[in-house]
Amino acid sequence: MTPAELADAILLAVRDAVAANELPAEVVAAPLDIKVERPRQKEHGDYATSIALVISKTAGKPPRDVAVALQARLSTVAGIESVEIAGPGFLNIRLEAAAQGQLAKAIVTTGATYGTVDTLKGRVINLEFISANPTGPLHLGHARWAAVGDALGRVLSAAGAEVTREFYVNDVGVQMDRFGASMMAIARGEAVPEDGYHGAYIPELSAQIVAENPAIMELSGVDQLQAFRDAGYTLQLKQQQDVLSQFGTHFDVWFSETTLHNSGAVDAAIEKLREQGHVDDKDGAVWLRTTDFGDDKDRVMIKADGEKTYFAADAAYYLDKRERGFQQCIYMLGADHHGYVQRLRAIAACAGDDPDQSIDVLIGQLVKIVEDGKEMRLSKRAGNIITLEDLVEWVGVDAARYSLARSSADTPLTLDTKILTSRTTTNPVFTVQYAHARISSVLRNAVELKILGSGDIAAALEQAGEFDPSLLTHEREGDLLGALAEFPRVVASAAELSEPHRVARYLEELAGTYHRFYDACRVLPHGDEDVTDLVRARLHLCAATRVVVANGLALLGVSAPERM
RNA sequence: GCGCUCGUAGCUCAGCCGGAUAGAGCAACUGCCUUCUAAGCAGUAGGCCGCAGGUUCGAGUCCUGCCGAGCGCACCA
Repeated sequence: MTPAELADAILLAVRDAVAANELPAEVVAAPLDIKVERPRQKEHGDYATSIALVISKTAGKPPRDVAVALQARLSTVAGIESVEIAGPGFLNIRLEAAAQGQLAKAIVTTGATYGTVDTLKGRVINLEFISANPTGPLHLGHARWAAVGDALGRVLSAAGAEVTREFYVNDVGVQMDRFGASMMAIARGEAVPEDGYHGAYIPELSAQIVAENPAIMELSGVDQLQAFRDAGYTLQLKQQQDVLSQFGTHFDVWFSETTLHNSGAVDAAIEKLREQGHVDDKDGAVWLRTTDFGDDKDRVMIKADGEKTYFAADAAYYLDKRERGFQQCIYMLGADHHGYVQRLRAIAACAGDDPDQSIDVLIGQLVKIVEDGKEMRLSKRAGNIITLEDLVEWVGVDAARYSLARSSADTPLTLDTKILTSRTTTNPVFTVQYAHARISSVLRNAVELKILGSGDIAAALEQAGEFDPSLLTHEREGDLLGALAEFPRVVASAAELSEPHRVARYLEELAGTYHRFYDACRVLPHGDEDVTDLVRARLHLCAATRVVVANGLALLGVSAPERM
């Protein structure tokens, strides 16, 4: 019996009590959200619900009276061993071992799709993240989004959503010109302009451009600048794509801002918004009246000099996403861009959408990196940035992705290079991966002992003999089964709240629960002992745990090693 | 000055959109390897959940104010 099934049973009990006039009809007038929790305290049972407390007001009865009515009905449900009333009116529920143990086999059979849910089924989502300027390497802040955004994409998909991952390439504007001018200056042996880019990658790009196209030095003035800018853009974008690919972060769409301008989409967007009645002409400029929708000032779309602003492109970009059929647009922005939130919402509102439905902005707080107690600031224009590549080089893809994705994006995160470079137990990813490797080892040994056949684990277990779920009665086995049952709920809440770090935290807990089980419950027979039903039951439990650990790590884009 | 985000163990962070005695990892200390991976397990210690009010059966969680940290407040990109 899973938590979801238990919640259904509780709902039935409530309805039944209403039908028997023990509770008033108002209780079920509105849809009831039955919360089933796993209590911290063992004495509080396998599961607990506070439903009696929640509905006592509408029921017009003290919580404990409500609880009594539900207790009597739940006690008779198949698979439920006991129901106790505790405290102010909690219902503490204990399941029969077999009802819980059955899950082990179900998970093994389900395999890679265990943990997928349909809570977001049919929702069409655009997930935009990183969206860096193609004027330099990706830095630590981008790395956070690469890890978190990619994990979120996987989690949303697992929840049934139709997700398009998108990278908005900011390839318009003076930053691009400064980028080009910087490379050009190097090539000509001149000093890089004050407002240019001073990173070590600039001379490298410059040299590569000249090597591939020596004729570029024959150009002059604006032509040369444009040639450097365009060539550098191509190389740098490619570099970002390669790095992200190596990082395991995949994008469905690389959307160039330039295309918005060239296709006339920006002009069309301004006209469209004008039709909606939110555009003003003032002081020779064209404004979007975002203050109609909570922004603190109106925003310029076309400057008095005729130039279109970045904001105008943003508006066009949103309208483009909308036309492509996305119901929800998720933006992941750095903390230094949080001022955009109201603006983005105002664009949606001006276009006639409900921002609460169509816009979801996630703010990523700063990633700091500490080295010898000294904080290193990240600045894109300064030369001493820490890049995504640096991070990967130090700790590897798995540790980098995991340590960035295991924390909520909206809390500032400090990574310690000492810890990250030590490659020891201090990194939680090892605990989780170790659990996977450990289980794999047990299953390998089972194959060697001829308890299991080689090949597909589900088939091997099937052939090994009967599975008796009622044998998994040890406290640690119950803990493990309970943890395994949580996985779909974790995925659902991670997707709903756009918080993939929940998956990581869950995995750490699951790994700990497995290690405790492993310590207390010997799986394989010693020496020439018989292969008992208990051995088979525990092998199911091990295999099920491995499935969940592997599925969870996959959601984070982290590998699940068979050996460590 | 206005706004956004954040303040939880020595450190890094969780806390399941109001539930029971606030958790994990690391660091410290004590035990456990002739048996499935000791990258593990068991235990000890560590807390005014920034401060003060409010809302209610019940607050780390919601509201208000204050303090502190970070970041924003362009006809920049």
